[in-house]
Amino acid sequence: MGNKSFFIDLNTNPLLHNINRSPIPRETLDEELSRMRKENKKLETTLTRLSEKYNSLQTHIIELQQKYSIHEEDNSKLILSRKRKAEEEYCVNNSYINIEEASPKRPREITTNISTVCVKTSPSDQTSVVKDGYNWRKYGQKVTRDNPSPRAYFKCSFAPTCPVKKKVQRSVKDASILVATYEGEHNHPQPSQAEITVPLVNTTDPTFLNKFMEDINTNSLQQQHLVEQMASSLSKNPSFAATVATAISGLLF
DNA sequence: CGTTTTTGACCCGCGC
DNA sequence: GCGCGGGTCAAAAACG
Repeated sequence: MGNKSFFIDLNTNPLLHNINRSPIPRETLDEELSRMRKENKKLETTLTRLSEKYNSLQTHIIELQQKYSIHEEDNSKLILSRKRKAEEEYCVNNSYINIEEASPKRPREITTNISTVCVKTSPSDQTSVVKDGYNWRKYGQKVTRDNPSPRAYFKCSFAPTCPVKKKVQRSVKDASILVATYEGEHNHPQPSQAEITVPLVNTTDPTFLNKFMEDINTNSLQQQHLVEQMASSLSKNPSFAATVATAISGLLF
């Protein structure tokens, strides 16, 4: 992004306020019309530029997502623990494999299809509930070393028939974001489609998730800065209040 | 009274 | 072998 500062010309005209006081000469009106057209063109250009920048950012995000997907295997090696890597070696063709032979003491199922979903919640909301249309039974909670927020462990309520598990923990970077990690695939239809929270991000790539969580604070700060600039620009404009007042009275009467 | 949640204990893999 | 940390179990408590 280049220069982020800009000024919004509200295209206000003091003449409009005198409209009932004296007749305005045609030349003045023509001149004003021409000026407004120019301003309109200028605004259109600004809008086009903004939308171009938005599209370019969106493309960039998609590129990053694809890039990380390609290198998923390498990245996983960096992120996942040795334990997880060992588990992965038993996982073939996205299926559940019982490794009873490999671990006779404690037979258990290893799941694949690990996906992570980030959900924005209200800061006052202290629950660890991610509405995803499925019913879950909480079977544990643990405070982990790298995050002060407790991690909640859930099993699908159809267990043991359905082997899906999920972990829900608040983000270290932003406590209002819930990070839900799903392991496995449901072998039954979704009980309820109602009240499903729209995720901020849904990825199978842990590296992309990390990057997303790092960027989210930076981006929100940039957006806040932009809004502040716009607000400041509007408030600095001397005829802004007058224009708003005129517009409101126009609507009322 | 059956189901769900809570929470301390336990298990297990890993690093030193 | 020991300690640490993440994951799971299961008894007790809470809830509807």
